[in-house]
Amino acid sequence: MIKIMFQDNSLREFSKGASGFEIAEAISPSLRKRALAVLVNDMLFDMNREIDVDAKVRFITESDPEALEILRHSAAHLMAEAIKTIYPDACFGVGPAIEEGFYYDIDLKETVLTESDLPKIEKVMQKLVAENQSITRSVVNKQKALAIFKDDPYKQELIRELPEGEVISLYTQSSFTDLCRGPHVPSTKWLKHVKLLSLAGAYWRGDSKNKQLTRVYGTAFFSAADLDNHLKLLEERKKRDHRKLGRELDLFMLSEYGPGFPFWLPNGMILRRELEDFWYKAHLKEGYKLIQTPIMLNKDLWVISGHWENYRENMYISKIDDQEYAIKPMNCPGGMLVYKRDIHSYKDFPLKVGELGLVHRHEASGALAGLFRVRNFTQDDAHIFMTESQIVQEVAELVRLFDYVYGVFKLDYHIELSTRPNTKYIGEIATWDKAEKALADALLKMGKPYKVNPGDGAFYGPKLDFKLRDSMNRIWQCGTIQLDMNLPERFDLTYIDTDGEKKRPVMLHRALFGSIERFIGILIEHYAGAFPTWLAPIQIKVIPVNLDFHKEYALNLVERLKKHNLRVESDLRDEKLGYKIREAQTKKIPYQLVLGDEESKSDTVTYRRYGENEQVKVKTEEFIDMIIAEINQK
RNA sequence: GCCGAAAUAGCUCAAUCUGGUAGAGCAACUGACUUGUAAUCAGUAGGUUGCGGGUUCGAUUCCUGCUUUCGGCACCA
Repeated sequence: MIKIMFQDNSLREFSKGASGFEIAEAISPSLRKRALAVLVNDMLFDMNREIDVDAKVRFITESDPEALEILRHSAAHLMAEAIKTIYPDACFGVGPAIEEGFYYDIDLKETVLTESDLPKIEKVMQKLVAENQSITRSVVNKQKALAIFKDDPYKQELIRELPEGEVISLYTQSSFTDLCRGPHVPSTKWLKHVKLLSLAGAYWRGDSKNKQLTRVYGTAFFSAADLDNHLKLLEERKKRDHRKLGRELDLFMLSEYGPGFPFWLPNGMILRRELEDFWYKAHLKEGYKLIQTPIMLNKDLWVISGHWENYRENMYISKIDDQEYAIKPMNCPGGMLVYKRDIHSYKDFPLKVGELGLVHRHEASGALAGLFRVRNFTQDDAHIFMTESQIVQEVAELVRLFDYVYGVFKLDYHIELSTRPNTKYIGEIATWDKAEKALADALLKMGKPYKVNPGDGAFYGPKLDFKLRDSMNRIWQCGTIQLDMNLPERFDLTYIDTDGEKKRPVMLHRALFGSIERFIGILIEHYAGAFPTWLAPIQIKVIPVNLDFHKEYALNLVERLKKHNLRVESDLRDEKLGYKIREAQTKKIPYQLVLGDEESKSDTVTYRRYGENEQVKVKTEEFIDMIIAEINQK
């Protein structure tokens, strides 16, 4: 017999080898039906897997956080079975559940899969669901596993890498068997609400040297309503796409004459200038000095910085008077030269030098994406020079500043600590270890949670990355704090310490927005184009009810508002009122003022905020005070 | 860069499969009409169908090379 303890700490005995099904049944038949897996001593078990030790158990039902992942993982297997049915030669890589669904990487040999094939696969999947096949786990040794997957080189590779003696579990439904850690739902009837979404190429094991497999993405839910809502959400997200809104709101454009080189239109420029202004003011307040370094510098500088060796393939290079020059892909080397212009004292530290620096990088053509990934962009850069003992304090200060700035935009972010790359890095490993620890300590000090991103550091140092999500729920790195113990060495930077000796400073390299371009892309999607008043390219639209009677009042009001530096436009076109109102709304202008007899007689305005239906009539002075207060508060 | 898809008027789309030189709505322009919160009516103009090559009597349509874009992968702020 085994003792089973439940969530409420009650104990019951079962015969050894009892399955989750049997235990659930003993509690209630409905639980047996609802449970898709069971947590046994913190390990997830399939419902039909035997339990042969005393255990604390918790049944997983669809409302549990683990449930969707199990469902989707099973859906990936179901899809694989369907694909194997249609394409018997298919070999399978990996097929995990992901945040919003699942995928499976498949080698289809000569077959080219296109999106039009997805319904066909879905159909087979639905048939398999209708058959309600049970999904069963079995355990084999390595030798047996290798024999079972003898025709699948990918599974062979995975099996060979498992340590000797490791339990290898297989999952079988009908004639289809897959190598898998599990757990899975008990049977295919659970997988009714599945949808295949897209396909893509993906390198085997994420390595571009390997063969590219076909990755099929899909998602699965417990109910038709949930699936439907998710599909609707995917559609809704597209409406926030910054590329679409950028066109509709006349913010920026791209041209095939310059892929990845964005053009800023008048409305976008206003947004940009407001952001930059906010940035400047915040940094001056924080004690930053501001500089601007050249776009293009001699190759010799890039040799010193290490970029020539480590980053050349991403740099635009040109010749000037028979000398090689490169357009800067990063601002730091120029910043180093500025530092070296003067002698520095420990008393100047931390020395914080900021630059909105335009950099160019030759990004891979396939990487380009709207404003999120471009070939020229303005980094809101800063270099902070200090002693080693100041690192933790300074990073903590930065984390506070980042938190404040993201807070202004109400942006959610998470932090990742990216550590030393496996191959391409400069400097000593011991130095890297020290730097990585300092960054972690600063986060600890600020009580900020983070996750470690091993091997993702820059070639010159570890970094803290601040990651934001776009409207499609994709994650983009924006802010970054990079500890650089290498460049000061290469440029032989020094400062005079308390003892009068020359010493090597430590340098922090940081960007808050990351790049103005990417950050604006994120903001466009975050606000769905309806910017807060302080950022809105046009803040107020003035619409006279009748051109013959109210045009003058409208024009006077516009002049009055302009005197307060408000961005206001009047709509004096020969169009109907409703037409103008509709346009003001589609352009997402924060305040729309309709002016008629009532207003012109009483020096008032009737405003309507974007997104609201309420019309408010107030004294003009009151309106001005209100909107200015709102802008100042951000 | 790699895998897959796409490119038609300023925008959103149709015609392309089955070859016979392109249509609609919105926007623009012209005229008429004008008083309170999401589209007044009528008319006009607008296209080397992304660029090049091929097949054909004839190509927006079929084939092919390139460019750009989109979804991913790899890379990355």
